[in-house]
Amino acid sequence: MLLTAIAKFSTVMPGYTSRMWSQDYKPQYWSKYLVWQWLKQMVDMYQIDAASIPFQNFDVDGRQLCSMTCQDFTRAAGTVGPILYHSLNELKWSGGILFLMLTCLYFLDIFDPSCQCLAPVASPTTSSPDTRGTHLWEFIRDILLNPERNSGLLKWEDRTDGVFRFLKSETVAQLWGKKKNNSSMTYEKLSRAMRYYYKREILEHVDGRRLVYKFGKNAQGWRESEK
DNA sequence: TTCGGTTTTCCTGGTT
DNA sequence: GAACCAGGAAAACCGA
Repeated sequence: MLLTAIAKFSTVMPGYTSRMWSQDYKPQYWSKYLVWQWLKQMVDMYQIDAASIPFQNFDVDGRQLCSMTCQDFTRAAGTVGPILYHSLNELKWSGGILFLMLTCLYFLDIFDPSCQCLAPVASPTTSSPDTRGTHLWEFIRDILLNPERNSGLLKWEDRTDGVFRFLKSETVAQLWGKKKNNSSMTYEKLSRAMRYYYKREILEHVDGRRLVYKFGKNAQGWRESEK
């Protein structure tokens, strides 16, 4: 079953597993993206309230993550810090194989292998209640945070201020629709949902610029590491 | 079952 | 005229 999952995963994410089989599966060699994947899995596995974890505190690669002490984890994630710390240590001892297994199963649950564009686009977060759920703004954020996978869908205009622009608005809308099993999604509808975020200060209004949005103070996890 | 949060759908009107 | 923006209203959906 697991081997089947890994095999399928390899077809879905060519190149990805091969890298992992080499050395990337060891926590010390994780990219920032893999660190995020691991965090999401921890949230799922331990049913942690994702809102309680400031994800921006984990904008680090595997080497930096492994150098963090239990105290560092507590500072970064509060009461769940020790859980994360001990879980990471287990992975260090297992050489990360466990993470590879979980990742394969996790991706299989999320991605439709028939989807060519397959955009791990949005490694969806698991913080919200919908199916494998991500909110729209998180979906957008995750595309922006994975530029190697976004195929020019969105672009940072001002990375520091969180200003970004849609390059392929209809394509993003279709991907969002695919994620929500809604084939009739359009940019018109997606943008309406985006505008609702102004009120909640997840997004801020950008004056006079088409297709340009800005993350607001209630949007988390998009900032670059201060390091 | 109800309720609240979120998203979708449709709409009108304005702007670029 | 097309594409986009703004926002009201109502419905749908989902988890608690």
